[in-house]
Amino acid sequence: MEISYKEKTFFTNKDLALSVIGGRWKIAIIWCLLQQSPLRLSEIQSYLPEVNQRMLIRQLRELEEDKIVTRVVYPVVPPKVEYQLSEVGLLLEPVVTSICDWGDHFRTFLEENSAETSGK
Amino acid sequence: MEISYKEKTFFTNKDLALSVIGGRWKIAIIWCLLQQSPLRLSEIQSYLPEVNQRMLIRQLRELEEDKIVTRVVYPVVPPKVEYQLSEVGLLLEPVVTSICDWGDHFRTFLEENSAETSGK
DNA sequence: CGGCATCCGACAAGATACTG
DNA sequence: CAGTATCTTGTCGGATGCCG
Repeated sequence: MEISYKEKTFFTNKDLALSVIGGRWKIAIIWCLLQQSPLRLSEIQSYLPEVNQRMLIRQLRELEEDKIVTRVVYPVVPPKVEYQLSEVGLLLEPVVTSICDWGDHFRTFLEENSAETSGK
Repeated sequence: MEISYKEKTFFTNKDLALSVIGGRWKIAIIWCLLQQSPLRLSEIQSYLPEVNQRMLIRQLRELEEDKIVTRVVYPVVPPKVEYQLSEVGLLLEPVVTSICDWGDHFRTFLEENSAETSGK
């Protein structure tokens, strides 16, 4: 069994943060919910077609347990469930933004590199 | 065989970024190299005792391939190898910082929550 | 529609022993 | 010290079927 952060008081901030958002698809999910909110499961799926449903649900559950994401179930037929970021979850916006910004830098870096290589 | 980002031109910035720094221990490694640079393998290990050596080496290799980290080998006995962040790698500082900052927020959030729970 | 359960193959990760 | 080889364990992902 895994030891949750609740038992680990000696975590550094980065360890604590990574234990929560370090999951394979979590940043991507949070990114979606920053783009648009609330979102239904099927909508998240269309944002992230590369993630299979089982994984998506798992990661959503974990985010929900950690109170990053809130899940609202409407008792209707057919079922309707909406996901959105909690208050702490919304505070992740700078994280996602900085990652996207860096992605931009990195893309530029790659292009410069390939230009050098092809221009020899 | 895995398709590298080099063949994928349709990536969004976030996908590109995550494909590079999304590895399980990569943020942690980059964090180390931001604390102190250069670092030897054994030093990184002491920073990150929870990561086993094989994984550490793998992730370092991947970061090296993506030109995030540079690896310098000194031809001496006993062997000496130093790792440090490249220029693009150093640009990841805001990412790591924002993650740590959020970790701080989240810790506060947890403490407030447990205070509520225990104080009922 | 949202979600869980199951089976199954592929591969990532962990522990440990070993080499130059 | 840095890194490899090997074996075991665990996680991921697809497919499929079932339920409210």
